[in-house]
Parts: sequence; C-alpha cells; structure tokens
Amino acid sequence: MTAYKSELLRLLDTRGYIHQATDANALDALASKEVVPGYIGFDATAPSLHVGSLVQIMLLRRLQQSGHKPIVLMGGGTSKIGDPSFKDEARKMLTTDLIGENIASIKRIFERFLTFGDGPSDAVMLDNSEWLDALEYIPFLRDVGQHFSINRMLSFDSVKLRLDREQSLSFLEFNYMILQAYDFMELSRRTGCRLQMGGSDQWGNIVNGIELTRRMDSVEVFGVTTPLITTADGGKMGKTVSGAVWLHEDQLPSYDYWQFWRNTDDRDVGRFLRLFTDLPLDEIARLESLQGSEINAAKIALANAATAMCRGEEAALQAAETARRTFEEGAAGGDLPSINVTDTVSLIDALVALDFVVSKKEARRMIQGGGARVEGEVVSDENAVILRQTAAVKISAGKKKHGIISFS
RNA sequence: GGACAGGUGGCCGAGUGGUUAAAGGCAGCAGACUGUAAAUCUGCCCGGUUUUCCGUACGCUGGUUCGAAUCCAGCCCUGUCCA
Repeated sequence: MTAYKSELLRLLDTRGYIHQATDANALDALASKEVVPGYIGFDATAPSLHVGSLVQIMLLRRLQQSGHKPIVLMGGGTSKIGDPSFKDEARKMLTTDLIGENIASIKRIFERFLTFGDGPSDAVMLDNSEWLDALEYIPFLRDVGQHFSINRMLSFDSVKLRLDREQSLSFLEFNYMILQAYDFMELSRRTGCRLQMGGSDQWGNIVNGIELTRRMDSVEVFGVTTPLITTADGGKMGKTVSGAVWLHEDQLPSYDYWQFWRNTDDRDVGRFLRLFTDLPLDEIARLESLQGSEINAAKIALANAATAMCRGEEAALQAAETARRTFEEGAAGGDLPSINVTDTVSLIDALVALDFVVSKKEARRMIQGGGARVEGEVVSDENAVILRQTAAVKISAGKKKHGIISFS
C-alpha cells in the first residue's frame, strides 16, 4: 500500500476498513483538498440494525472524524424490492408505513455515532423513496436503462449465485442493482456526493453507480468497500446467546451487548479494537500484544469502548461492573436479567422466564446435563423449585448466562 | 400451454410402505479442559408431560392401506427445455 496523503484514506487504511477501492489515489487527492460527501445505503427492512452493519456505521463515523460529510441513505424505496445480492430467497416486501417507522427508529442509532446537522461535515439522512417513488417507467428506461447491459448484469456474482443455484430471481429484484446505481447518481446530483461505501458484497452495485454517473453526468465518483467481517473461526459476526446483536437497547440489553464484545475470539481483538473503537492505535497495539489470559484485559477494553459508543458511558460502566461482580466474585450483579415472581417457582419455569432456554423441554435437558445452577450450586433435579424468600436468588444456565429471581 | 426434474427438521442432505421424531453433516446448547477465548473430547439438539405417555412434523388437499415422508389423484411453488 502506498502512503496516503489524506487524513481520510490514512485513517481507513490503518484501521482496516478498506477491502477494495476504485482509484484510491484520485480519491486520496480529492479528500486532501476538499470535503467529500460520502454515503452508505442501509436497509429499512427492520426497525433496528445489528452489529452486522456496525462496520458500515463506523465507516461513516471515520468519514466524519476526518472532516468529511457522511450521508446515511435509507433504502425506503429499495426496501420495497429487496436486495437479491447473495440472498438465497426473495425477501418479503414491506408496507410503506412499516418502512417509515423503521427509518425513524434507525435514525436514533445513527445519532449515537454521527453528528447530524447543517454544517459542512454534519451528517444527513436521506431516504431514496424521495426520488425512486416518483420515477416514471418509460423516461427511466430511456434515460437510465440504456446504460445497462443485460449481458453484463448477468455476469455479476450477485446474480450468478442465484442463477447457479437454480433459484428464481424476479425481474423486480433484478432491477435492484439498477436502482442502487441510480441512487448514487441522484445523490451526486443532489448533494455533490462523491463516494459510496459499503460491504464487499456491494462492490458490483457500487461500480454500476460509478459508471452510470460517469456516463450520464461525466462526473467521477468513487467507491470503497469494507472487508467482510467474520469472526476468526469463520462464522458471521453477530450472534449471542440469545440471537442477533442489536444496536438498539430495547432489543438487546446493554449488559448483553457488553458481553458480546467481551466474548470476542482472541484472534479478533486487535482487528475489532481498530474497527469498532476510537482508541488510539498505539494503545490498541499494546492491548493486542498481551499474551495468554492477559488478553482478557484487551477484551474488557474493547467491550467498554464499544458499549460506551453505542449505549453511552453510563451503560458501559454498569455492564462492566455487573460482569466483574458476576464473573470475578460469583455474586449477583445489578444489571443481570431479572424476573419478578410472587410465589415459589419451578426451576424449569424460571429458566424459561429468563429466556435462557426457549422451551421447558430444553430447560429439562439443561438441568439433566448439569448446566443449571441456583446460587452457584449445580441442581440436577429437574423438578426442583425455588422457594419464596426475601432475598433475590441467582440462577445460572451454563457459565455465561446469569439471572436473578426476586420475590414480591 | 407441453416435456422433464424437484419441494424433507434452523441450514445442507439421506430416506421410495412398517422397528422413521426421520441417517449423516453444519450451526446451536450443555459438560470436561481453560482465560467469560480457541482447539479437542462427551452429551443434547420438535413440543408437552406425573419420562418409554400424548401432540405435531417430510409443499397443500383428499384417497388407497391394519399402517404413508414413502403409493394414487388434484392443486400450489421452483428450476431446465420446448411453445
């Protein structure tokens, strides 16, 4: 890699965000002399985002940190179609109302990571239904459609995958890449946007947008993709004991969010610190070099920083303190999941109520397998009950899931 | 519209009349070992239950049969080729 001149490219490069880039040197030159508005598109198919989108969010944050303007593009229009890229099946289509709600909810997440406003490098959020909804078919085909070659579109990996797997790809979905390319051009016209970023699976779509913009407007725009963030053992990032790792606190308690980062694989710690925290690089280098069980200190630093950014300083401190008390002292920390019952409950019901297991059957198996503990003591009687008492009782399922039952 | 192939548990994928809640793999969960890591080994892995008892399940709806994921009919969906 050549040394970049611009703050932006240096930052992205050293922190490991760049997988592919179109004409990096020209982008570097541009970024070192003017404010570059750059965008990333996000789905509006769910009311929240999970850590799978965090690299993208951080990428916009880095853009802003280096003095440029992040544009969050919500796919309100394209969500009505669904991106077929690398998906096995067509997505369900959503109603307009639902999409609107999702966008409002997602905005709250971005406010944690970006500064919105009217200044030159303040973030803005746009919705592509603004222009997509108004498109007229014939003019669109004539002006935009003529620039796309079916032969070429068929050669894209995203499409080939579906065809090779003998899965249907509807015309509707096939149009997705055209609309996404159109988005880039539209943003370039409306906001002077010069850069689109995205995950590596978006490369094809991004390149299409660059070409379309050049052909129609003779404007040079750029693309950068991030590497696919997988965990060291090859899995997709973003699963916890209880499902997806949501960024919204009403969908995932901050304690669980903290735990997610705390449980990072050794081999991922340095990479994640660079990508997902603002810690200085020399500090990261130090943490990363810790050996053996000392690496746990780095994981705690990662969890603290990542949680603080997404959930606030306070939530991070609380989660860290709960974890310390729970794991180091074996006590019951205050932030643990808890349920309140009025009378004696069976251990099985308690495990189910705490969401540690999804069914009573599973609770039984957990107990039989010796994975259930009450106040730290293994309970192997599956009919065990927890008597009503004044003090709260700590219930554990496995080594990591702990919860509290209190009586009222 | 026609011909052919296919639709099985979270995913992949066996199974062509009974002992099949359905091989095997992946993912997941628990135990051992550890460092709330990885790797490895062991167990579990549809639901309910007073535990070999009930319910539900192999695209959908009916039928044949003592008995069907397995046979028959119709329908729906997917793919390939032809029109």
